[in-house]
Amino acid sequence: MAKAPRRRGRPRSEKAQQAILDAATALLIEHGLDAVSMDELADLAGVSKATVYRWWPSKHALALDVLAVDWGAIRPPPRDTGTLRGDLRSILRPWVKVLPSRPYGAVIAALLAEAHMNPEFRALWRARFVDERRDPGRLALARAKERGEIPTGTDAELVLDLLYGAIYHRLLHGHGPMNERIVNAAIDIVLTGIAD
Amino acid sequence: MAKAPRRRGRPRSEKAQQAILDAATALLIEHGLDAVSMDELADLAGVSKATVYRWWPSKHALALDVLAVDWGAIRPPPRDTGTLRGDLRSILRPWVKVLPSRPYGAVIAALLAEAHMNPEFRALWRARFVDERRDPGRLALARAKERGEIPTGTDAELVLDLLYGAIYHRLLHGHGPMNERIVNAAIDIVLTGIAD
Amino acid sequence: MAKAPRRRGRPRSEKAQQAILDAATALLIEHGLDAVSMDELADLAGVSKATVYRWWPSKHALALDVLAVDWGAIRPPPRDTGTLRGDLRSILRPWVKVLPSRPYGAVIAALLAEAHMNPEFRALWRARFVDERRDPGRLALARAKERGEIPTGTDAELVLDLLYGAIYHRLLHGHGPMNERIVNAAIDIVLTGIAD
Amino acid sequence: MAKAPRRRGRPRSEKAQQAILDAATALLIEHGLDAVSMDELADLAGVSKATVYRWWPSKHALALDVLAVDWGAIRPPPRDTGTLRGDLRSILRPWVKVLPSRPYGAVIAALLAEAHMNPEFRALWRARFVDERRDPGRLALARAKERGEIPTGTDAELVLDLLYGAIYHRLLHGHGPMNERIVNAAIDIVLTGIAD
DNA sequence: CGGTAATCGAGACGGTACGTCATGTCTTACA
DNA sequence: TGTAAGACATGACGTACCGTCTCGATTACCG
Repeated sequence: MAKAPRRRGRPRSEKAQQAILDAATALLIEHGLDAVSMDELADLAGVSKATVYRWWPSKHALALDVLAVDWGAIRPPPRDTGTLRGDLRSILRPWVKVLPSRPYGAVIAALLAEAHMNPEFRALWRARFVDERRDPGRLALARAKERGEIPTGTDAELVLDLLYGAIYHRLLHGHGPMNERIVNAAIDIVLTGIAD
Repeated sequence: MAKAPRRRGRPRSEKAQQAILDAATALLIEHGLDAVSMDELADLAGVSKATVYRWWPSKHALALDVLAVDWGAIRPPPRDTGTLRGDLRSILRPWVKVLPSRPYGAVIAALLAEAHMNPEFRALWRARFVDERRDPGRLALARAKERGEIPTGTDAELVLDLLYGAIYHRLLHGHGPMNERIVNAAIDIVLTGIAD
Repeated sequence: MAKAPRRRGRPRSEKAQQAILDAATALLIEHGLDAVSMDELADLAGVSKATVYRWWPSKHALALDVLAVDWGAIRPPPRDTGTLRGDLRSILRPWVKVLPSRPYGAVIAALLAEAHMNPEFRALWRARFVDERRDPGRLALARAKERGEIPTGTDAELVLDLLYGAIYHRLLHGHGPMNERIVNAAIDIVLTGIAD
Repeated sequence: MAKAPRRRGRPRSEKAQQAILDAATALLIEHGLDAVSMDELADLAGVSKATVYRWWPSKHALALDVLAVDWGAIRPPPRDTGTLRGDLRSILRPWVKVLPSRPYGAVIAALLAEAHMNPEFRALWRARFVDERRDPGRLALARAKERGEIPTGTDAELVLDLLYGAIYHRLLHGHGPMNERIVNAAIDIVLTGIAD
């Protein structure tokens, strides 16, 4: 792999970047996106605001990184279990084990709002968050079709929306808990519903 | 019914209330919640900011009213069609006919974020928005159980989360369209999935 | 004495007027003009704001009345004592006995500021406050000229400005006390200064 | 003299400070203190309101600076002329030459009102305005006593109140003009009055 | 090993919205 | 008609945040 063509001048401080991410994570978890100011964040990170903005173009982009990093860390990468039911469980169960302990509902809602308003951020959001979560599901469904486990004509996107949508719905509206039992029941209903 | 005991003092201006709601509706549709300032809103309504704040404690509460009024207006109240499939269609199809033409995704996302941060607003949100939409679905499922159309043990809340969640998911993430065909397909999958 | 030609409708409440003046006096003494709001004042007087504005066109006009009434009450009307020194003392000494106990400096300063900005109020201020205080002094000086006590060419207005100005100066700037001894000394200096 | 130890961070913009003072001077002269809004002022100065409040705690403090700077600029510093009459003239005549052309009466009245209400501002006012003007007069009187020109027992403060008070009186109440002739006459009366 | 250049901290800056408050007017029901 | 109650338009207030900027100080490389 080619070495990065080392630019001149003082190199960026990896330590600063990490401090910013740590501070952002802590503050976002505790207060949510809107209640966190960039001044406060820079203070907590022991960093100047200019340094934050040198690395991230906006508060939203930073929050998205926090989300992606944190989520990425919790995910035991989905396995090919041989059955669609097993694959879906291996995808969804890690989420519901972690999500309740991290109040990211508020952050996700705020980023969704921003994605609706800001086309540039929307592209980032789709790529870094939506597709990142959806692709394993798409893969599992494709494999199931290949195996003849589900009809070839099944609308994979709809199946994902039913399952992911239910989880996001409870996460965002908070009207009920989300746990393994519920995830399993949801998977059962949907798989039964799409069987021949 | 007893006549309202007419309070003393100048009565509140219904015209002003309506002007505020109208202006808020127009601005929310056009710009989204965060991009609407209260000054701008009051200006457009031909009303003073103090008057807005006299009747709504915050921009969020006002937006919630806008949403409730607008959504309430579009709804041909769900009918008892005799079958669960018919009932669910009569509930969900009006939504998907109207939602795409009103970019409320951004507004709902912003209100969700606020509901996560602000306990008072959360209570309001649950009562005025979440339950208001869910209750017809709960009723339809209860009737279906009485008729023996679905097993008594069916988890009604989960069924609603699967259906509503799918719709909200597409509305909020915007990764795919939501239309009658999709709603019908979703209903079919879920009803098949919960049949004996 | 002819009875006032009783107008139709509910007669004005003299009690209300007095309550307003009393409340205004109390609040002005305690807080000064700018720190008193008309809502607060009406509340304390047990009166509606509309009633206040029916009798006084503005807060400043009301404050001017308070000042005039209060000042008028304290004044034993200046007597013709036979000498200019005696006349001036009988005019000025009542002021310095009462002024220190009533912190009207702030009120007078605020009204002066308003008089500078508002021509209508300026006329009121000149008539009700400035001339009301100056006229007795003018009279005393005119009598002294008639008696040959001071030269006919004496600039009476300047003499008054020296004496009144000194008192107002200490009242407004608060850099030193004002008492009978000082008033007497001031009168002595000025009378010596204008003697032949 | 030690070099100022250059603080870290972006240095304050002297240009902005000057623009604020210039704008404040212009607006105060044109409209008076109460009729000038901080928004308007910041706009005219081409500066944000936050910057104004960063350096001046209130509109009053800013107006005091304007007054001090403007007054300081007009003053040919009082000279030691050898006689008390000459000294007092050299102090007072510059004022009356400039004051009529600058409608600071309203501003001074407003600041007086504030000084009566606000202890912190009162201290500022005394130091920056009252004593600043009085000290040259005190000095002149002290010199005159040393020279034996006036009795040692003369109450210097009262003398200053008679002279300064007369000028402020006309400036504030506006019932008569103030010019060199009047100032000279006032000085003559008082000096005659305090002679042995 | 000294010059060059990008980064860092600190924090001031322009801009913009916030939610509150006070003034003086207006609109009702009641006296 | 006068009054209490209180809603109303207007407009300033002082605060907070965003994202940009300008400093001196720091830290690498490159010549």
